[in-house]
Amino acid sequence: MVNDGKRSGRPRAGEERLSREAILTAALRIVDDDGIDALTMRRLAATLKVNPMSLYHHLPNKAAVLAGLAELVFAGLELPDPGDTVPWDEQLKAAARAYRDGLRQHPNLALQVLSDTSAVSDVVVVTMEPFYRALDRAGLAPREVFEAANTLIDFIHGFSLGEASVRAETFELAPDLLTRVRALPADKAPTLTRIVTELGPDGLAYDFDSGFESGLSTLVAGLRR
Amino acid sequence: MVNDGKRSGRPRAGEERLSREAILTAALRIVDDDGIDALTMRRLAATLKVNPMSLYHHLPNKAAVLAGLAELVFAGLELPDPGDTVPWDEQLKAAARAYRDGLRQHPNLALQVLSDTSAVSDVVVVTMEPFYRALDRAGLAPREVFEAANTLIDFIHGFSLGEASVRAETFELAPDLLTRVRALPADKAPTLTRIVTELGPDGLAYDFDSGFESGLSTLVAGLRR
DNA sequence: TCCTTATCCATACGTTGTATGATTATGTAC
DNA sequence: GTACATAATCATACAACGTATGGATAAGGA
Repeated sequence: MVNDGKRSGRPRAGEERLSREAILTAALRIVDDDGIDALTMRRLAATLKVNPMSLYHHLPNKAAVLAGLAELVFAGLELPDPGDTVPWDEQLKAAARAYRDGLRQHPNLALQVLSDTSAVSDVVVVTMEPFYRALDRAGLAPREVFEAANTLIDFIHGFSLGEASVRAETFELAPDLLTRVRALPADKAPTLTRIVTELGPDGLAYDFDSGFESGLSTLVAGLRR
Repeated sequence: MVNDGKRSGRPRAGEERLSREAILTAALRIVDDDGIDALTMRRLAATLKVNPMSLYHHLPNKAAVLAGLAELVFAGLELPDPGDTVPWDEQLKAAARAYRDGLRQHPNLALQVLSDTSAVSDVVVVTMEPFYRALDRAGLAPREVFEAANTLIDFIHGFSLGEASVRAETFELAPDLLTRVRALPADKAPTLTRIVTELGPDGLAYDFDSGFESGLSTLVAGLRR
């Protein structure tokens, strides 16, 4: 109704304030800075100095914003292929490390990214190429390549999920686990109790990097059979 | 103010309509039936024929309801331990299968369960005992047992996440992937393109069960080194 | 008996996603 | 140029959500 100084209506050519990319970029910053719950259409509009309803001309709804963010993360992945000069297992590990690193850049988005199946877009498909190449060089049959790639990616997803979740919480997993195990009735989980106790607080101080390497080595060893 | 026929105030002894368990059970049913987004405090109260605010006497907020659901799922896990009469690798696989099966019972909750780190409760710890026992029997050092268990669990989590996500969507992954790959510029992902094409629609018809077994075998083979 | 506490209900508030429709500019067709 | 469909913005409004506050009633220990 009232137009109190602000220009309303369609902006002049070249003066558009919004675009799908601009919106998604702003959304990504909000999520990175303040978490996924902080992302509301109103706040998003506010940071873009725009009316909330304007967003809906570029994205159909909030779900599309989230899906767009997942897409953005995948698009930002850089999976440098060391090429065929290194052994296939090193090539495979390099791809896996790069994939994990990419997911780790936006921990607040991990959940969204990993559960958004519509993120099975071209970007994702291309992302998987280095895995396929390395596994192919390993001499696996097509079917084996397919399954091995899936297994590897599932592991990375599960690992990243844990990494993102724990990181979001207080960083107290190890001592917490130890305390909890000690409080258990002795016979509920004897082996676990013994092993955790033997490891002690220091041994339990879980280092994500070495945990990832360990899992990776196990998988590659299994593929090498 | 007005009490139109309904009894208000504290119910007589033994006539309480609510309890933490009753609420969580009702919540689980809603989530199983209609998905996690269908779970609102108001709907939950309605199915229990209770005022929404009554729930807050038994659970502090909605987050606690969700955490309680995660707990419920873990508590419902049955990890039958075949015992030490079978080889350690069969024992390990049995535990893994049972864990996956448990997570699969409530696919709409998978995301919540897997990302809820506060679900690291006694229940979860006890859940892991069979993994530890089998790995211990394999002759691994404590540190190795710890890392191997984590790796295995990460794989199961990633796998379950994928399984739950895809199942929630239309079940069109394989043809979709094929279509998408075919539409790619030929040189974007040559190996992937070749392998997917060789496999064809039938080869790609991904069977979750065999995919899981394949990953499991690879991991166990890797541990056996 | 009195008092605290537990369990319920009613009302209300702020926030959210978004439906509807107005306003203004763009780009195309005549 | 004059229409007209389309696109980009803003203003208003609504239903649904989580939950704060407070009142009613009964339970259970002092």
